Amino acid sequence: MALEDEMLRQRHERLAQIRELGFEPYGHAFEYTHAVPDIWAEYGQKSAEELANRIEVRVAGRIATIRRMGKAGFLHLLQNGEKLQVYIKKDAVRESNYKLYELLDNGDIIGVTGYLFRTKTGELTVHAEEIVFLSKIMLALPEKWHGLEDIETRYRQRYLDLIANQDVRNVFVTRSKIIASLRRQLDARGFLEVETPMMQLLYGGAAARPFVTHHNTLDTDLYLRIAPELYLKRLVVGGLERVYEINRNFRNEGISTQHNPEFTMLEFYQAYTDYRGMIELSKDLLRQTAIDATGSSEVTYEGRKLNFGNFRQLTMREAVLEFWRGADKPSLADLKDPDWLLRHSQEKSPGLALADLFERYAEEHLIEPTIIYEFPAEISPLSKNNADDSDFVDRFEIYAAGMEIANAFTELNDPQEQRRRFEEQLARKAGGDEEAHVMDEDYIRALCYGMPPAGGEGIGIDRLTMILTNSKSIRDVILFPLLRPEGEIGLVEKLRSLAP
RNA sequence: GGGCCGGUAGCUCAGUCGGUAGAGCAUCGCACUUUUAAUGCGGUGGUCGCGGGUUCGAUUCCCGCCCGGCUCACCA
Repeated sequence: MALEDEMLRQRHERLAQIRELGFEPYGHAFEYTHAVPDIWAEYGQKSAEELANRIEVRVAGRIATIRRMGKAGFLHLLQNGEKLQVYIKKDAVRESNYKLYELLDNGDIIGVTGYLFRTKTGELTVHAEEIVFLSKIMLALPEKWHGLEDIETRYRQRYLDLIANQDVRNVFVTRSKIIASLRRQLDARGFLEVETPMMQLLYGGAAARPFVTHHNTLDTDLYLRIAPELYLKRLVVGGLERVYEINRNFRNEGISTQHNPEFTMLEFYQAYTDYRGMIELSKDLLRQTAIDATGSSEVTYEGRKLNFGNFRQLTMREAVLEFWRGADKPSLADLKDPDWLLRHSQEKSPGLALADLFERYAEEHLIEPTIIYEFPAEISPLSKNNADDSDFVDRFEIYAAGMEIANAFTELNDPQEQRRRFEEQLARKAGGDEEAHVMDEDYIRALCYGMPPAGGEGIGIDRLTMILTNSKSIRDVILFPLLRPEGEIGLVEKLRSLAP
C-alpha cells in the first residue's frame, strides 16, 4: 500500500479514536485569550521569575513540530506566522486529555489552556492543563526544515507554501500593506474609490488582446476588461473629480516572470491637474508606500539599492542616448530626425521607432526609480498632445528594477482629437495589429459633454509588490498564479473508499 | 510558439557507463516526565512524469507527449 494511502487510513482511524475519547475531530469554535504573536509581544521579554505567578492563557494553532518523551512531550503551535511551544505532562492533565495528546499528528489544529513558564533552556512555553481538538490533518505536511521547495507544488497548493514558508506569508502580508497604504493615501487626498465593469461590451484603455466570454440571457459576447480607464474617465465627466479603482485587469497574452493573465492595477484620475501634477503625486505615493510596506523608502532588489525617495527623470530620448550601446552613438538631434529613427528600427513610423529603441536600449537598465517622459503620440491614443510638439504627448512612465510600474498622462479631453486617434487605431487594426484600440463611440459621446482637464495614472500593483518584497517572479506575489491543469489528483476516490 | 534545464518515497535529495533503486526527515512499533533538527533501537513505504521504440532486459539509451522553471518573442 502506498504511504499516502496508509497514512490516510491511519488518520481516518484516529478520527474514531478521537471521538471515543469524547472529543470532536472537527471543532466549532475556540476562544483564545491571545493569538500566538500577542503572546510573544506581551510575554516574550518576561523572565522565569516574572512568569511565576501563573499567567493563564488559551492559545490555538496548527501543530508544527511534536517531540514526545515517554510520559511528557513538547509541541510547537503555529499561528499567524509565529510559533509557540507547549509542554504536556501526563500528571498535569486529565487522563483522556493525555490520551488525546498521544493521538496528535503533526499538522493537527488544537487549542490549549495552560500557564506560561520558561523551560530549562529558557524558551517561553505554555504548560498545558487542557487540550481541545479543533481540526484533523489527513495528509502529510511538508518536511520540517527543508520545507516545501517544489515551485509547482508551491503555486498549486499555496496553502502548503504558506504553512511551510513564513517568508512567503510575509510577501503577502506586505502586498496587503502596499494596497492599504495606497488606499489610505488616496482617500486622504479626497479620492473616491469606485468599481467599474470587469465585463465589458467593448474593451479599451490599453493595447492588448482580451478574453472573451458570453452572457447567456442577453446572448451577447462580453470582454473581460483590459483596463478600467475609459469608465473611470466617464466618471470624471460626471463630476467625480477624484476617483480610483484597485482591481483586476485581464490580458490574453503571454505569461512570464513579469506577466500574469490577470493582474492588479491601481488607476486614479484627478480633475484640473495634468501629468506634472501626476508626477508629484506619484513620487509621494510611491515613497510613502515603500515606507509603509518595508519601513524605508530605500529597498534592496536583487542586491541593488532602489530609493523611492529619489526619482531620476529623463525624457524617452535622453534615456535612449544614455543607454545606447555601440559605436554609432546618436545625438539628440538624430533622435528628433524621423529619417534617422526609421533607419534604426523595423517600425513604420518615427514615434514607434523611438519607442522601439527605448525598449531595446534603455528599459532593462532603468533600475533606480526613474520617470520617463515625452512619449510619441502614436503609442498614446488616450493622452493629450504636447502644446509645443503635437507628435508628442504629455505622458510619463515610471520604471524601477528594469520594469514599467506606472503609466500616466494628461488625459485627452478633446472629443474631435479622440475620434481622430481612435480612427488611427482602427486603421492599424485593419493593418493586422491585434492590440490596436477599438472605437468606443459612447466614450466619445461622454467627452462631447465636456471632461475637465485631468491627469490619470495606472500603477501595477503586482510589479510594485515584486520590487518591495524582492521577488523575482510575478507568480511569487500572486497567491494563485495561472497554471496549466494539473491532471488526476485521485484523492476523492481514496476518501470515498474510507467513508462509512 | 522557439531554445535550454528539470520531474526518482509524503517532503528534501542521491543514484543506476542498461541488470527493475537509496539517504535524511516524515510515518509505524518499542524505550524515555524540561525537549529544541530531541535521542536510541527496529520496521513500513517507489507503476523512477506518461506513452511508444531499441534490447535477452529500460528508471537509465532513442522518439513523442504532459507538467514546471529559466530565457527569447509578445506584453504591463
